[in-house]
Amino acid sequence: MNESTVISEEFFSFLSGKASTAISRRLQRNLKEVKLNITAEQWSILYYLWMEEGLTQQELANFTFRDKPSITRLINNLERLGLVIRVNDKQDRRSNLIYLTKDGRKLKEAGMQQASLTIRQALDGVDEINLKIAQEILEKVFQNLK
Amino acid sequence: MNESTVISEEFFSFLSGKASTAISRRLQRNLKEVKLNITAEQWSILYYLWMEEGLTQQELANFTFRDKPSITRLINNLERLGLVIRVNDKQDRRSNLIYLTKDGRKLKEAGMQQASLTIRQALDGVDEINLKIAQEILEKVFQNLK
DNA sequence: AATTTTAGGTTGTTTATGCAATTAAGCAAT
DNA sequence: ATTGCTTAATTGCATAAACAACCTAAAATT
Repeated sequence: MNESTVISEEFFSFLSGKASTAISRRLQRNLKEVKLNITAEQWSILYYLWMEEGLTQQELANFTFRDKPSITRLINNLERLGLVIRVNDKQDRRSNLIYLTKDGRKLKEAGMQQASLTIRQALDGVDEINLKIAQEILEKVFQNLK
Repeated sequence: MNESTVISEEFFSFLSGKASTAISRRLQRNLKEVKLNITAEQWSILYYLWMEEGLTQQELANFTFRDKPSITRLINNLERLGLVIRVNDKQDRRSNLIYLTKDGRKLKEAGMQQASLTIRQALDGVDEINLKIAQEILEKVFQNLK
């Protein structure tokens, strides 16, 4: 990119995260449609726990690109909903290991189904090659700024 | 995209808006560096007002992809900061026309400078053609979901 | 062993978001 | 003119974000 970068309309939507907020709104709507009353953010935590339980809050923070306070509060809410529990790590007493409850595990199937529905809706008519390019650009941008 | 879409790690970062949140965090930081104490979201409102004053809140909502309540509150905060004022539209008394104050106008140069700095940092080493592709994909996703 | 540094979490504060419901003004069409 | 529909903005409520300051436990230094 050259020196005199101008802020174009297109770039603005890039900056504003227009697409990703549209995706998470749609995810939220799709979850609601099957009576899953969790937020898209809560979904993103559960997603990692559905793949592997016993993650620490720090690990969840790294996976989801959030800071620690955000995770603390997301876990608070999920715990209040009875979907996860904190278990104090015997090895490292600073850490909490996060486990799903029975109820939390029950949401997996519907939760994943609605997520992949969302993806299909989002990517309808999108060329795979170009999608790959887009993902690489986004990753590059992230690496540039992190 | 085929039927059995799987949620990959890469897609997750796409969904999470990893890149765009990184951009707005960096913008915020860059603004702070030159003592501009406004948020990235406030910047995005000012950006449109720097280009054209007298926009309605609804127009700002459309430009920035936010809902009306969000704009109401952003304008509240900007008004409290003394950067904009609401002027009731004589033609259509339902509307507020948003104008910059002297102070609001003064921020334009530094605000735009820091934004284009942010863009340069974000897009360092990014190929223009691929960037174009990425923007088109994001636009397509947005259109699919809106 | 004592001290410093680092790492995992929490709390406080401010700001922002989404959704639903409400108010008030404009528009349409009888 | 009255009724009904639409549009602009606001308010209430719940959730989430960033950043700074803090606490405690672990790890590293001396």
